[in-house]
Amino acid sequence: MILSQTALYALRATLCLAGHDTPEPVRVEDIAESLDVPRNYLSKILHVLARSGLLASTRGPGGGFQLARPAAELTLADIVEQFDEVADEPHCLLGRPQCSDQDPCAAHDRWRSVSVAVNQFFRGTSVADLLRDRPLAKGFEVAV
Amino acid sequence: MILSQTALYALRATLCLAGHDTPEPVRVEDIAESLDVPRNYLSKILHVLARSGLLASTRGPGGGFQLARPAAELTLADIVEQFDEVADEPHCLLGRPQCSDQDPCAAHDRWRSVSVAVNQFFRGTSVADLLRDRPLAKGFEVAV
DNA sequence: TCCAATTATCATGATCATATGATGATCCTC
DNA sequence: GAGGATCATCATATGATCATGATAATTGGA
Repeated sequence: MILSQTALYALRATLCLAGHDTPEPVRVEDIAESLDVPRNYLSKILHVLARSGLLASTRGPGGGFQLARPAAELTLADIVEQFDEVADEPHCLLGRPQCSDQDPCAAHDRWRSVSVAVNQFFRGTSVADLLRDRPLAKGFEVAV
Repeated sequence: MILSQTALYALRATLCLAGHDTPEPVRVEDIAESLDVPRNYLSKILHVLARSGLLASTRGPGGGFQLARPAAELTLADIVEQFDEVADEPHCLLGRPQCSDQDPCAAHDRWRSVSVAVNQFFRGTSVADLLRDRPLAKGFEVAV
């Protein structure tokens, strides 16, 4: 519910990168091991994030992945959006395409506030916000 | 996001049944046409709901599906739960199995309130609540 | 009793999410 | 410029979800 496995991996990996304070890139291998996520699968996920400019990748010895911008300017939505949909307008719970405030479905008002809360969480929370709350939660250390 | 196609069909069909005020059963055929949902697929979905006692089914001429109890005693969670997970305890956004208030992950506090809101929506909203808000929203009439 | 209506169930297929393993491309160091 | 390290990409596999079509089982009514 809420997030796909893939988006979850992306989020955890990004958080892992952000929590890694040294300026060098981190290898896929290390992140994968640290998060217990399939290595090649993670590689593809990180590649997507790099291609859209959220991460920077470097090849060759000493290479790996880094944040491409400060963690404070990276929202959870930025990450998740690459894999799952983070709707701007709440989607109709009942799937009515024409659903709107003017032409609402049975669930409209009640669902709207919930939906907005979810949206605001992803759009309004930055990676830095999470790190600030709890710098390095157990289970997210990078193996060095 | 949020609901699977199957759970959505189930919810819409149930709402459709609840909005149908005559006491006779409604045929799968009619619901399927009314909601524009594959007929045999819907049949299987309704069968699941009937098997778990949420709907009543009758075979043969004049048969079809009905609510098995008053719409006020049927929550959205009752329906959705048959197909998707409606977690009682908010799941850790980052997938940490040991996540708890005592041993929280980086996203814990922020995610918790969002997660609880979603949960309360499904558990706290009955089919009757939706009908009361807006008796028969366009697009959910049963074709008679 | 037989027929038609209707749900129940089975066999199968399409598509997508989630992986796995192998190979290619690039880059640093020597 | 050679070799190894590392990301990039491709081919393939697996299971779940979503769906279709055919057939069986049940039931009410002529």
